[in-house]
Amino acid sequence: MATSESKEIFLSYLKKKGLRNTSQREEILHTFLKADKHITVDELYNVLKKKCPDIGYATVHRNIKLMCGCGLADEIKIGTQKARYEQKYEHEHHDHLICLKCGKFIEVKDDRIEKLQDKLAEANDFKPIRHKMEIYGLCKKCS
Amino acid sequence: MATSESKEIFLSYLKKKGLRNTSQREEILHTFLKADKHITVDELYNVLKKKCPDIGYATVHRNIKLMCGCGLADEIKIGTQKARYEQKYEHEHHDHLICLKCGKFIEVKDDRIEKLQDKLAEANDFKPIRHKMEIYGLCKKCS
DNA sequence: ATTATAATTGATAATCAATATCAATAATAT
DNA sequence: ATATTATTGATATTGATTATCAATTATAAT
Ligand SMILES: [Mn+2]
Ligand SMILES: [Mn+2]
Ligand SMILES: [Zn+2]
Ligand SMILES: [Zn+2]
Repeated sequence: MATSESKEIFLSYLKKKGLRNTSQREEILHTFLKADKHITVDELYNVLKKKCPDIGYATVHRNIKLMCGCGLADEIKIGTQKARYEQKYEHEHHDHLICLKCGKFIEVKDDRIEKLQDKLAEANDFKPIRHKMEIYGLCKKCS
Repeated sequence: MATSESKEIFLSYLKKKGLRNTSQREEILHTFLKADKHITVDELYNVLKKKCPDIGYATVHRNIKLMCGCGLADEIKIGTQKARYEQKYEHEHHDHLICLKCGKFIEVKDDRIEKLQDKLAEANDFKPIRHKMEIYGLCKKCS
């Protein structure tokens, strides 16, 4: 975990965009980096509240989006559920197996699938930029 | 297109569930079956309005869900966009390439990918039920 | 150091799709 | 026919997300 590198990336992104650093931003990034994977804004907000009781919900929301903007975070939207966020920096691309019963996320990656996806796009004169692959079912404990 | 078979499936599903058939239900199903692919409730509602000016938005919404329930329709949710629905009966499973510029949906299927998905799940002691694979990028016209 | 500027914050309001509510209506069973 | 119960259509509510805005704070200019 390259916490300090992530912070550098964030700061240089702010500078590049003419944005300012604030104590809230530092706290949000710091807390996000050591939080659980696939966290919601709510959950992150509640953790942050302990250290920074005055922090606002909207501020957390705004800044997690900013972290997505600079490639440190990635948003995961499943149906109509609230968005979840995971670290992206130095975390290789992966897809998810999602348990329909307990909600568990299992991270997976299959290079053969990734390669076939590219071929599939190419065969349709389509230029792929990103993709989402989610397999829903039952995890070992739930089946 | 097996319109009459779809209607039979719908009617028997209603009966099985102790639900009643209505003129609205017949119209909604009929209109859905000949409508464009990947249609939203809004769009379907606006088409229906022409023939049935008194039909309610909630009724269309409720009944498209019912059609999903009996396997005639399938819901597609992309990010925060409003849900889209497509025919499922006698329409083989497929995935989508989605153009980020014009919104075009290209339907694709790769049996090798499907097989690898099953293996991926199995390797993780996961029992797959359904999956979603969407590749976002630029279609030929937009790139 | 003071002042001017412009971005940020936190509280709250607005948005918007989806869903719930409910009185009136329509379909089915008795 | 009458009773029963599901359905409809209008509208209200929900819930996540985004927008608004006055107060505050960070940065630049003086
Ligand atoms: Mn993940
Ligand atoms: Mn399709
Ligand atoms: Zn599970
Ligand atoms: Zn396009």
